[in-house]
Amino acid sequence: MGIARPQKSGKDFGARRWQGGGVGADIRALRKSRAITLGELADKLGRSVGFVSQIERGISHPSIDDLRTIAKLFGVPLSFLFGEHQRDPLGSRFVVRAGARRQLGSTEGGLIEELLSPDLSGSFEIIRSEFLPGSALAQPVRRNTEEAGYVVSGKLEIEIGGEWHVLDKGDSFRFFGEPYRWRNRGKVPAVLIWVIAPPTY
Amino acid sequence: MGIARPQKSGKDFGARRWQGGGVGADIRALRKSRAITLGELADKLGRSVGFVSQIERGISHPSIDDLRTIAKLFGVPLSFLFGEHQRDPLGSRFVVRAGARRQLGSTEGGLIEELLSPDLSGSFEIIRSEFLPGSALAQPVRRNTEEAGYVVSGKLEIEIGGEWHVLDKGDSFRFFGEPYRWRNRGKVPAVLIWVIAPPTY
DNA sequence: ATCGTGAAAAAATCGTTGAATATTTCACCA
DNA sequence: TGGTGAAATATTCAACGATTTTTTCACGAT
Repeated sequence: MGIARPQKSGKDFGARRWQGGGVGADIRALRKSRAITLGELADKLGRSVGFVSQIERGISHPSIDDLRTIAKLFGVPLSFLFGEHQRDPLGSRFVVRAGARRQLGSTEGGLIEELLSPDLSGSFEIIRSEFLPGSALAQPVRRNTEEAGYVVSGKLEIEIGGEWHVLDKGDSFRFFGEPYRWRNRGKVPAVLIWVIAPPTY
Repeated sequence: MGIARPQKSGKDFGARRWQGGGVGADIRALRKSRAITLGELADKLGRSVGFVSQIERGISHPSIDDLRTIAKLFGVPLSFLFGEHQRDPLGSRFVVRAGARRQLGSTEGGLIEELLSPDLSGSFEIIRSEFLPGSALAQPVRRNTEEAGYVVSGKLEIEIGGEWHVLDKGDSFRFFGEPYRWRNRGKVPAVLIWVIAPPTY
């Protein structure tokens, strides 16, 4: 065996490197993260499987309407599918500048989520979450994932597996598939770095 | 299929929950991360396989000398294998307080690494790295891992796959198995949250 | 032309099965 | 008690066929 445990099939690494900055790769990542097939996606889009395959590989190009449907389907802002990508002409495929992050969910609920990696590929998801003052996640949610977080600034209360904790700057956590919820009762936003594996988006 | 993609065998989740706060689990995690077997570890220790198995499960207890050997073998400070664990009597198994992190590597080289998760288990490693002013990693290193980082404070220069970048507060990066190195030419320490999958420790 | 389809070809995934390895259990020794 | 060694158990891994998924591409419609 080589170094450390292999990722999956071993050739995953190279396979990640995509052509240019197509939306295709993003769509594929989103689709994979929900574990749905080309066929299913094609159905929802009312398009053929072959065509969707081509879209994901950047050979064919989806209509704006298709993009809209896709964005809605996966719950990401339409802007996410758009150029945010390589907009920085000097941009490297490795780094994401503080001002150039792609937003993930919707802003409502007082939670702002931004992607810290250049794209959606990879075995985990690293996100910058900003919890606005007064915001809260009312009902606990449970995902079948491993999640970890680090408080960059502010203060956040979080309930994990039934235990409430008040996290201050510098505190961190990690849990496996426990139900959790949070609230920010402070006066300032709480900023967390949140890591989720495998990715959910 | 349940929610999202399963981790690996599916029962990984529960299997993580260990008894008390034994060093055993840590030793096992360290050993697994290097992909060596009980037999190999037993050899280095001059102990039997059965015994080492028992140590890892908290049934038998290693001597101080054994611990020393193990720590050296895995390149972690001896303190790591000691109590740092559940020292906080109120401590949850989910959260790690800013002041109660376990140190990882050695401090030399101007790099301070601290574990942000409660233990070494899981499919990724989340670390707080502090790069002291003037410190640098002279030679690029390459690991067969997926790595991502976020600059919490300070400024860090990092070379990834041959490209140098100056990262400021809020900048982030992600790469797959590229060779990298770094240097902090600033006057203040650079603090990064660094995520590595799979874990290397 | 360009956009998109449909179906054949290719590839990746999944469920077994069996051999080889790794780990746990436990009776017993120092 | 601390530890061994070997039998019992569990896990890993490769090989294989059967599906399922994805890609390719010739062709029809606009």
